[in-house]
Amino acid sequence: MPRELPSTYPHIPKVGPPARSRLDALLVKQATPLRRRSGDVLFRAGQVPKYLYFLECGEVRLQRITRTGQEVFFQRSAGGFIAEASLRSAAYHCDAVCRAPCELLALPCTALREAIDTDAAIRWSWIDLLSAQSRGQRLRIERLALKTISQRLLHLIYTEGEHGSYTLQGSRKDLAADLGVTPEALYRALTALESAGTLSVRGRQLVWHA
Amino acid sequence: MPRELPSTYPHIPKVGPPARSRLDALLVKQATPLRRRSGDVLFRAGQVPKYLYFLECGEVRLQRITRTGQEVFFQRSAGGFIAEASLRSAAYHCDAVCRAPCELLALPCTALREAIDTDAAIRWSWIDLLSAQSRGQRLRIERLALKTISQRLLHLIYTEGEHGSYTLQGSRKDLAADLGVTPEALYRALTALESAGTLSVRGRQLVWHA
DNA sequence: CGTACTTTTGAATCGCATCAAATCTGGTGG
DNA sequence: CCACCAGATTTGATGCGATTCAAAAGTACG
Repeated sequence: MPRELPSTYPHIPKVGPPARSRLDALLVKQATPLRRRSGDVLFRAGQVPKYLYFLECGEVRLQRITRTGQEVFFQRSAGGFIAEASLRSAAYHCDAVCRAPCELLALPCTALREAIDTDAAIRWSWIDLLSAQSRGQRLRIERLALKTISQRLLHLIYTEGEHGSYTLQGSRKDLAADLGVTPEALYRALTALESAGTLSVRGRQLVWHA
Repeated sequence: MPRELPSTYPHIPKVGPPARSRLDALLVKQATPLRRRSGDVLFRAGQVPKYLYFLECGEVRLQRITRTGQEVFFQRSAGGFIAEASLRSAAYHCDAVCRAPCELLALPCTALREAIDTDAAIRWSWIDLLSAQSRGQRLRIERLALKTISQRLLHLIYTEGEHGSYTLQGSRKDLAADLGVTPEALYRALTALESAGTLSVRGRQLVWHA
């Protein structure tokens, strides 16, 4: 049982995804639709970014290869822009691989760069997007710094869930990778929390009994 | 001993801090210099951001308070902008506390917002800044997902260091918090790596013998 | 109806947290 | 200059939680 509950600021409103109507319009006008199968590679580390990808449905994983050749899970995307930080980079910093059949939009980097310079709404959409991503990453860092799986789980439900309820996006194995633990440990932590009455698992819903 | 060395992409050039000459000029013109003593609070979570702070020297910590009232280390800044992601937020998401005598510049959010709309160079400086921060946070996430302290240390040296050599910014206790481990465990890992010949510690330099 | 993958459980082991105490360090005031 | 203090560093002992390896049971999908 965690002795220290996840950190929280109840008085801070949750930040939703930034409005992006103009950005959406740009996507419709300038981007080309793509379909990719599971296993296809969107881009590899080291390549020069030519397109920004927007994931409409499916799943894409950002990953890197360790020195010993092992794939290391990096981040999972189930929708939205991928590798936003690469708009002006000289090279991608990770591989992007589809893990499910995907529908994507490929927007030329040049198109977005121009739009950012000429369209104030798109400009601020982009800045808000980057800011939101940064805040999300910070929460993830905070979560990974917690010592026990239980703490990380409750932190996840509290920061990413709605009304104390978090809906799993992928498999539990994926969740384990997200939390930086092994699947076995996660399963055990879930049953332990459930039998302690702290949590209940209903299909893909994790509900926290505060 | 770590069996799996930190992930690396030798062919990807390291990304330096973005050029920000116009942004610097804006700071000089529109920002007011501040001095703060150790322990002073720059802002608290929940407050509406009015100023962006640029840390010239000293040390500022971003932290949150857990439910049980404990302070939890969040991020440490030894220079540069603080809470970049709050430019258009409705509220700060953490506290900022000085941990050393600080010299800062306070730039009104409105000034930067206007500059981003009218000055293309500043606009792109800001986007590059956010992107660089996002990349840095991603590396930190990758690091915290490693299982052992040794792996995290070598990952740190590899990704943040120069030529296999990393210079400590603060105390080792701070480094331990950065790596998400206890100081005791870090000390032991350092001596273990050193006696194994993997690492050598010279003052505030950590040198990795590959 | 396989086949591949996820989920689940078990047992052994390892690494880190924890608590405690001693030593070292830089900076302070006498 | 020295005594002193707060904080950082270091070492020790113990226990817990997660990893690891193994294997069985469940599940989705062609």
